[in-house]
Amino acid sequence: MARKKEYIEEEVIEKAMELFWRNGYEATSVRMLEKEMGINQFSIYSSFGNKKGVFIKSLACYKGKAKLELINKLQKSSDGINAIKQYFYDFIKFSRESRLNKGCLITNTVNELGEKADQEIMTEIVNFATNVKHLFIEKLELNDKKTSQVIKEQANYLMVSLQGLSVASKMFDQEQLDDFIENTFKNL
Amino acid sequence: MARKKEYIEEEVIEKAMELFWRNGYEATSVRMLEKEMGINQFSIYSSFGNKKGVFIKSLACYKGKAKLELINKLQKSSDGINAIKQYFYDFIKFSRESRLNKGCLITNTVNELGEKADQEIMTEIVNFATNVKHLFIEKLELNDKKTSQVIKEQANYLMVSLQGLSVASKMFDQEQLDDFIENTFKNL
DNA sequence: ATTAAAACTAAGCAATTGCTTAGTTATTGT
DNA sequence: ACAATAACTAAGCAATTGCTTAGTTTTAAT
Repeated sequence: MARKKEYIEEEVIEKAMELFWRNGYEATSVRMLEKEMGINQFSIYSSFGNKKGVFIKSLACYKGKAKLELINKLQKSSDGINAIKQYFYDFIKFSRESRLNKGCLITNTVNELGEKADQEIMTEIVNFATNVKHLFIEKLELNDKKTSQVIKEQANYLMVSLQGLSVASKMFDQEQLDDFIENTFKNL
Repeated sequence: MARKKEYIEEEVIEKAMELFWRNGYEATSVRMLEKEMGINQFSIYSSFGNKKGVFIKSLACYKGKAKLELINKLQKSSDGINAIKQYFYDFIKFSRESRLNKGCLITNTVNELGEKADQEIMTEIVNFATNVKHLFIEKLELNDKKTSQVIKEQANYLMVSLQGLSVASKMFDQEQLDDFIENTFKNL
């Protein structure tokens, strides 16, 4: 005894996610979301509560997309460090839109909101970062010569490096990014 | 035959710079600037034209501060790569406010505005980045075993790494940052 | 067919945005 | 002392922000 939704939440969230990815959280207005998602503000608020709600779902959507296009490949690989290196190269393609890159939505959000980020948002971010780090550790462990201490250090190294790649891809050209990746993996 | 300004432009710009550094460009409103700079909006607009004008001057102020507290030390050093490594550690202190870090204002701005950044702002950013890179090259050249090709590659590597440090310092703890820096300079 | 519930449209809310302007006060050369 | 100029105060501008609400339309169980 009720009307059906004329949109699929997962579908409109993907549009929202793209917008947040391109513009950041604050610079994306509810009017912009309305246009991009193709639904009225009422529907946005009724489905997701508020702007933060849309963003939280967008982060989940981003995770899903990253998993499909990026993380699953790394997870399946048994190529150790080379697989992580390939992940770095894949990330650049993943985040590319036309000539420049949008970076990583998670990194963008950390950089924009920093410590004043909402608790819910911060939880999502830390959760995502932890997953990637554990995956790096898993691949580093394929080299049985490394102690757990070295693996921990290298995982931290790789996590920060990846964030550098995210920001740098917004202003550096492919050659500079290649130089970075090649040097990053020189003696791991 | 005219009244004197009741503020010194360099002084109020430093306050503005701190605010932009903490909050980013968009999230800093003219009302916030008014309060922090301690002058009326009229004075802001009469001295700096518009919000972008305040920001441009803030970027210049940031450069000056970075030069004094960070870059001059590196410039004076003849310790080659170790001097650059020290620069990385110095940067963390430089950008620290209370427990967490504000990152680098230049990196923050690239990450926030990306390709849609105003031309004037972009010029300032590229100019600053170029200076730092040339300084890295200068220090790398102190090791006469390196070819110019290797130096170029390592300079690109260091530039991206530094941006990683800027973002990561906003959410990672000191131990993780130390792991990053130590591993970064293992490759050089 | 009636009715209740949910999803829609679109107008409107107070607050905030970057910026301007009208009017007052202080400083200086004459 | 006076007039000219610039810096001040504070009110106000249209546009935009996140969000709500009043009223209409669609759906489905009775």
